[in-house]
Amino acid sequence: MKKDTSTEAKIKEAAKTVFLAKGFEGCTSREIANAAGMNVALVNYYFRSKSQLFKLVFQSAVEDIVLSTVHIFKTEQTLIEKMRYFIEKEYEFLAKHPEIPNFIINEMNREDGCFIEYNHLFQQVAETGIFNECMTEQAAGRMREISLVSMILLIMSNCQYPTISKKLMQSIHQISEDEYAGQLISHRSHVTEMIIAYLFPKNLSNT
Amino acid sequence: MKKDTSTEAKIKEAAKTVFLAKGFEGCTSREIANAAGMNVALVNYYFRSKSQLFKLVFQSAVEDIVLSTVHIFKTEQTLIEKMRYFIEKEYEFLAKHPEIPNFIINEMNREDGCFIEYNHLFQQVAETGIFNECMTEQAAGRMREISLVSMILLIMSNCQYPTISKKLMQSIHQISEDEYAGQLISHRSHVTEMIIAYLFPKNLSNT
DNA sequence: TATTGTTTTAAACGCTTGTTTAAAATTGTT
DNA sequence: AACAATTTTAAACAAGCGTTTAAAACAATA
Repeated sequence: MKKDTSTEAKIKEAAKTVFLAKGFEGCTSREIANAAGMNVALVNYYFRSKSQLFKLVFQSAVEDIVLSTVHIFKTEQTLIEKMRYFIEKEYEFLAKHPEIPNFIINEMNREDGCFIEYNHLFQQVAETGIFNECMTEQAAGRMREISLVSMILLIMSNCQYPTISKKLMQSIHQISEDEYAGQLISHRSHVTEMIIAYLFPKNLSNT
Repeated sequence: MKKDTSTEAKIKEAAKTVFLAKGFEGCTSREIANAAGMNVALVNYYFRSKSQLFKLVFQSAVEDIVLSTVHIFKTEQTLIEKMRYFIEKEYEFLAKHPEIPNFIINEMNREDGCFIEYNHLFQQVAETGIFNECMTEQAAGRMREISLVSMILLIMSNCQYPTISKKLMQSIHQISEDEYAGQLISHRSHVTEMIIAYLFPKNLSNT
């Protein structure tokens, strides 16, 4: 696995950094070129336009966060173990890439925003059988009756919102970045136990 | 209560609509002026600059959402009832003003973003005694031991994220705006029961 | 009505934006 | 070494940005 140091790759990498940090409207082509140490014209030489480059970055950001979850659900574990593991890994992922959720949500809300094809990505998650497994457990009375939308919302809300609202929370509680990171560690346990306890009410093995 | 139809008020109102929908960087002074049916120059005539006008709008958006919660906590109810009531009212508020949370979070994350004074607002919430009440209940063993940060995060995550991620969720699940609104209704019950059950584990009166 | 002060307008300001151009530099090939 | 193709550059383009200006329209007062 050699690192691609070509001009094209450098620009794309710089674009990812800048777009994730500032959004499509929040940055300029020249800013991206500078971040890559390149001339402005090269951005369009390799990617035709700012929008074109953005689409590539957006798509790969979505894939990053979706595909990071796929292999988790493929493990041989009980459903509860998978859920615990997923939340843990999601928090780890978001610690490394905190800008991604906000970035995706923002650009989707934008007028003329980025509407890409999610079907195949969502399909890949579905193909792990995680959703079917939930249906089975629900039918067997071992899991609470809940829609797929609600279940996904419960998990994503409690994983992503704490990262998305970092600046706001720091401001409200007057705490530093490190202090908030510390809070997130204990918050993760609360989230995990709360969700597991709610989704599997009769299960007694909750720690 | 007479409605202010002055030019100044019209511009401010239009600015609120446009800023909330598109953000500071996502719109232009001319766009705001047009939305108000006014000349561009009037924006700066009354508000000195686009940034100045934005600060007013941002401040009032924050106040809208914070102050909408204050009176809820002033009611004479048990802590659990207050929490249920708060979540209910928060969902109602967000149904009316779905852009506000995303708007605030976004602008706070922006470079040179809007850093306003939250102390007095957070203070107003604190003065309802809700936080002290939680401390008391925790000390008495009637409520789970949890930090203030985590408690607020739990509630805000589960109230705000479903609204913030509307477009994303619609895209993932391929559902219409109305269908998603319907999902939110049942989701609110899940959220309420889950949070109450988690925060007050020994309480038996959960429906 | 004449003279204020205020409000609104069209036009322009300098600057930055995304994008294009045409020449220069570099690389690859024979 | 000579030519061709590719890559990079500096400069320019028109369009749009926030903001300012100076004159016009309006309102109020005397």
